[in-house]
Amino acid sequence: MSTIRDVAKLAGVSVATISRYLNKSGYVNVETELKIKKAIETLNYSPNAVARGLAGKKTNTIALILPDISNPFFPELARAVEDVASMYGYAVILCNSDNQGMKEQSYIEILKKKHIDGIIFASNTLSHTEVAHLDKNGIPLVCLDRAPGKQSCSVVRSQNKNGAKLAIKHLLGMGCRKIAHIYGPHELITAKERLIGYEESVTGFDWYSPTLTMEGDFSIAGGMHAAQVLMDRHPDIDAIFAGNDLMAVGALKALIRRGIRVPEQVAVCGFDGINMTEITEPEITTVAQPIYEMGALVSRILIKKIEGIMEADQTYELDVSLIPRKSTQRRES
Amino acid sequence: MSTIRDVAKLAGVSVATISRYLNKSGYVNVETELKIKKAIETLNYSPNAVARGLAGKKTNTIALILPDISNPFFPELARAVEDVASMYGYAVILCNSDNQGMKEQSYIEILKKKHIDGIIFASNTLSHTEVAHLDKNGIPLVCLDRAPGKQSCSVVRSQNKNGAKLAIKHLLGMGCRKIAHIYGPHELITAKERLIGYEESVTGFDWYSPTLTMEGDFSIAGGMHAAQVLMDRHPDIDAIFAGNDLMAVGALKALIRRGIRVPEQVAVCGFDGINMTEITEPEITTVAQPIYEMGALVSRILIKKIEGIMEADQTYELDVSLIPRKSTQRRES
DNA sequence: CTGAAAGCGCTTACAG
DNA sequence: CTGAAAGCGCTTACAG
Repeated sequence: MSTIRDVAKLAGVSVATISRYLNKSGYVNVETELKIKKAIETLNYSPNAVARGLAGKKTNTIALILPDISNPFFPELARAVEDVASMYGYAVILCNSDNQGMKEQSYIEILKKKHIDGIIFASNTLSHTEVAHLDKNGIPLVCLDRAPGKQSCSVVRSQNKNGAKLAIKHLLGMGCRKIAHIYGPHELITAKERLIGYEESVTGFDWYSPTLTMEGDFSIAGGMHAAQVLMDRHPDIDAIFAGNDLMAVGALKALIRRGIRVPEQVAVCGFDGINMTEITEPEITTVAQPIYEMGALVSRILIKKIEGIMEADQTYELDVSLIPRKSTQRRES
Repeated sequence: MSTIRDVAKLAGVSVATISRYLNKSGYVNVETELKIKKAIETLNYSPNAVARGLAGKKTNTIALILPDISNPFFPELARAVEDVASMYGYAVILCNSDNQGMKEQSYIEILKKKHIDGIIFASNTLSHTEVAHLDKNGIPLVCLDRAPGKQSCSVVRSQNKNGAKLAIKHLLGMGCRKIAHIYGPHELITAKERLIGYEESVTGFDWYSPTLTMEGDFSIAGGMHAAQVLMDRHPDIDAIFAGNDLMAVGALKALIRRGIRVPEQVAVCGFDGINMTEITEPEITTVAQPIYEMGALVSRILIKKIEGIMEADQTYELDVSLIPRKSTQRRES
């Protein structure tokens, strides 16, 4: 492996000039440039990014901390993050936190040692002290789905409450008159907002009762169980709005197993827009978040922040959209 | 941020001693050790991994190059890779190649510059010249699903041919008497091996005809289309063995849409063991590869290679196992 | 058991 | 437009 020194020698200039040429910082004479180019080529020189990182305090690496890449919501997000990162010349380190504070802490420690340029945080348990800590260390941070709070970091999220309202409106439009809701864990702000959207849409109807809601844990099994309980409780439910797609899949499964026809007897609607909703039969209507766009945006924001092209921290709330599919299609309309 | 120099000063020893203490290389007096510990604590010192990387030629970072993290096969694999990597103190950089040679090349160039310690390659188009190139550069490499060839790298794969035979045996056991096969792209060795396993199992039966096979492209849409063609061609098919789970899902979808009952009229069996096979209704029988184990193993092998605890390169062929589910359950048995 | 010194391969003021 | 030199924060022989 040749070094910048070798190139300098061969080209007959100083290493400083090579460095300037490489980084396009400062002027380089056209002729020298040619000599440098040739030298680089003949030596097959490629700059050492580690040395560069040490000297220049920039590693061109960012980290993506998420709960679990196996959760179907995250692969698409990760893909988007990596796509734009790589477009801008950044590598991305993947970290699975399992939403455990300990793991997050430990990743953050390691990432700090590695002097990565920034962090994208899609986990749920980032504490304010951690944010402050990163901030103190000058590590740019962008969060996904965090409360807007007054944390010193930009946040990308989507319209959870409105999304839930969209879902209910759609179900009502399909003729549903007793709509249950399976909500996610209370710790998750997204789950809570969706629940609120549901409640605000349905209180007022005489059929509404709080017993039409039931907690799931954002998993398929949780959705199945909740659907069973709900159907036992209110056999005349004609729609289930699940707080995320995994639970919607679970609910659908539970209904089919009971021999309940979807959507004729009970309509099912999810939230998130993961691909899984297209593989069931019937396919599941869902309130889709623009997952890829969210990942691309968060990545872009982080890089801007890193490169200092950043305005103040901001919260970006993206639109969601209802994707009508078979699982709620009860009339021609 | 304090440096090793600060620690040395405060502890009243040389930086070399601090370094020895940090790396547990060479002896350090117990009393000095105590002083060092205290100094580190009061300064809240944390070694700079970049400097360490430059001086020590080890970055404690590996890369995982795969086609697309959005493909449901890979998240679980990536999770496993990251789990064991982090257990051993390595960070993992995620790279999506889309199976494009260009992208792979470009990732490899970047990774070389970054002086990562090793690469896990789960993409399909790694050329021999590339392998040789990495080898020349002394970058350890472990591959997934590559032909055993005489490449200078270890390979982790699973029993594709036998897996296919398992599937056919299972279907025959379930009373199926006209089993079709949807195979994956010919470039993929895994797809070819599964096809061969099918062919070896069925030639000999009087019902067999080459027209019972059809290409899909390892996607859901490919599976749907192939299933439609096959059913048109041979309306009396009573089982479809798909070369991967995505195509099995597609086949199931196509059958359900035609009003064909699964498994009563046509049984469906997939290959891979991705979670998706459990979310359909009926759930899909599949020949499961031990995906998590494969990821964990490949990661462990790479790390051993990096740390020089490695025997010669080797090919590890893992067992697959048939997971019988509703989609093939045609008799009590 | 410990220290002085060179070196890893770059970048970045500072002069010129 | 270019070079000499210091510095980034470590590790690693080499002496002692």
